[in-house]
Amino acid sequence: MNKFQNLFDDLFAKHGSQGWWPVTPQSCHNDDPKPIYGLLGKSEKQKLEIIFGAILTQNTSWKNVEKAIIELNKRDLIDIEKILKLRMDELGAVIRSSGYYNQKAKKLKEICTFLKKYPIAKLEKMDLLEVRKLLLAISGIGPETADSILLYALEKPVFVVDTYTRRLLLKEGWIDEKDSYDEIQKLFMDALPDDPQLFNEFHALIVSENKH
DNA sequence: CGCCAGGGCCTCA
DNA sequence: TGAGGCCATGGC
Repeated sequence: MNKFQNLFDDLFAKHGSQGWWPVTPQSCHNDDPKPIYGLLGKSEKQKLEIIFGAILTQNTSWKNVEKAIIELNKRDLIDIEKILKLRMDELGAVIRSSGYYNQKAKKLKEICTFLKKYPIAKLEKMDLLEVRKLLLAISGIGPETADSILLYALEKPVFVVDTYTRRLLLKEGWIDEKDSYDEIQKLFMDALPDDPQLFNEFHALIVSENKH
């Protein structure tokens, strides 16, 4: 039992199962009537909503992102073609609450263009590192956003490192300020089995821990 | 009122 | 490659 396993067990005992990524009830209407949380049985639309959410939550509180996602759902815009057809200023207005809306409107269009070429179903069958490289080549998608998409939408076994992860490991004294994203990610992935469900819960628990 | 959220890009050494 | 500026809303 290593210290990362112990950390997970402690957080799990404290906060319980988190069932991430949070998906809005609206996105469940189209393909599946029941609300679904956690790893299994997500619809295409829910996966797309997760991808949009991963971009919208960049340096932004989830509360503000949730409003934007609800607005997108109201207008039936969890849809690749509709996003691409929408004018930039219109899309910006819809996602306004998530902040940086001009940049994020552009990013949503970028990812939709990408998903036309590489549909989600196709990405799911591809190699993890291959997809990661493709995502990182998209302007507006950095390591955390790419890994969030890989883990929560595509269900690939990667560990997501965010500011909360850094803060917690810094507090534990396991990392240094200067340690890179990839170095921190490697610590987790070397210490833990390649289990998407475990990485999913672990990251969600770290966020929960930091909010309390 | 100021601070800062589940980042990432660009610029300039 | 690394530090600093920039993007922007809403909750507290």
